Amino acid sequence: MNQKFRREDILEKATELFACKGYTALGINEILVATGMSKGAFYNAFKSKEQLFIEVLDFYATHGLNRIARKLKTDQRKAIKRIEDFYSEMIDMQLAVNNQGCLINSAMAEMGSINTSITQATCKHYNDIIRGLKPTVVEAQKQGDLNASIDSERLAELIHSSFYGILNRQKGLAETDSGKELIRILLTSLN
Amino acid sequence: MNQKFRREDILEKATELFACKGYTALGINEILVATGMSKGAFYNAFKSKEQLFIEVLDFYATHGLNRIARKLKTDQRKAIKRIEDFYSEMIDMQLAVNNQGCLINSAMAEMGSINTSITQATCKHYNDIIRGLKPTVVEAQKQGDLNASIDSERLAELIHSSFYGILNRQKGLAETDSGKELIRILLTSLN
DNA sequence: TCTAACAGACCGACCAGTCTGTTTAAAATA
DNA sequence: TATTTTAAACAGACTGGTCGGTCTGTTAGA
Repeated sequence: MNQKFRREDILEKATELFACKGYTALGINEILVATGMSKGAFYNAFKSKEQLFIEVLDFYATHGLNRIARKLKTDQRKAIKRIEDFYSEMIDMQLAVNNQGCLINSAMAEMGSINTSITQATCKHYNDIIRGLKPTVVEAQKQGDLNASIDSERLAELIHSSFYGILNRQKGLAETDSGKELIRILLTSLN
Repeated sequence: MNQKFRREDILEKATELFACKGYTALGINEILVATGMSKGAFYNAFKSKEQLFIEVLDFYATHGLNRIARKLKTDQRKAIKRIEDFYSEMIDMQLAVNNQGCLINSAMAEMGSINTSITQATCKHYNDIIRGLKPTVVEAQKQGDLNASIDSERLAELIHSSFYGILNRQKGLAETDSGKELIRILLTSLN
């Protein structure tokens, strides 16, 4: 029988919904309505809600990593400027729709002390993102714009987790400028 | 009729449970079992789950602010050292029980795009905490250990939201040392 | 003919919240 | 002071709805 639903489409819709409502608060039914699937179709394609979420995390992180690679790739701007622009854009993007924030950060916050499989998956993606960031951090260190005496990976970890903290803080505010300024202060201080 | 349950005790238990499981995943029933209350007693004391949670946030933030005042109050240590020690202790404390993390951060992450009343309450407490931090930041600026050219409140905001980000990151890890190191790097860079 | 893709009725468990009582201490009344 | 009234504090059965997941089919392509 021909497939009526593309897995990618389902994952995309589910990603949106999970990012907006979180894991627990989002019901399977809502996904079914949003995608037009039936229960039968859904559970034929996915083992469980948990397995879907883990796949969603993977989908989300893969796209995020692609975005990082694209936005941070070498061009005429200095490395530090590319990093700053990247995070500035991210703040706008992530809060644009419903103050959602980043799924990786939300998943860790919500599931970190409940579900070990989800926590492990989230952590793996977190590490991948940090590693994705690292080359540009190294470049900025070489250019003298980030402190070269700090281990590059630690620095990338610090920058990215601080960004998540700042992003989450912004959810309660109506604007995004203060978050961007905090990022700017952070990056200029880290030299 | 005499009260059988003290409101403070209920709030304390509920705080623990919410911190561990989050808002959505924690059922009223679990609170009833943990406290020994009946449904009748609970709904006589609290209007709803939402109202309880808002009260729990208040309870949690009040205790947190007291802790900040206590731990950061002037002593023989320099201000920057008090700040560092404070966050170092916080990382141990918050992750000691079940990798819970901080309720303010978790509440913002989980509810930030779902429930406006909860988001508003959380945001208010977030601001209070930043203001609680500010005097010590000012002191550290005067002592030349934090960059005096940055607005004190912004600096406090940056430090604290970065801390939340780092704390959340730690949930996926088995140890707490790397988090403490990130805090140390952050604080020494911010001079 | 076989089986993956689908449809949707159905399941028990649980959810937040209500409702009907009962207990009991304090306020009102005699 | 003795008695009655009132209402807050409680107990727990109950409600309607939702949850994740299963089951029994049907359809259609290999």
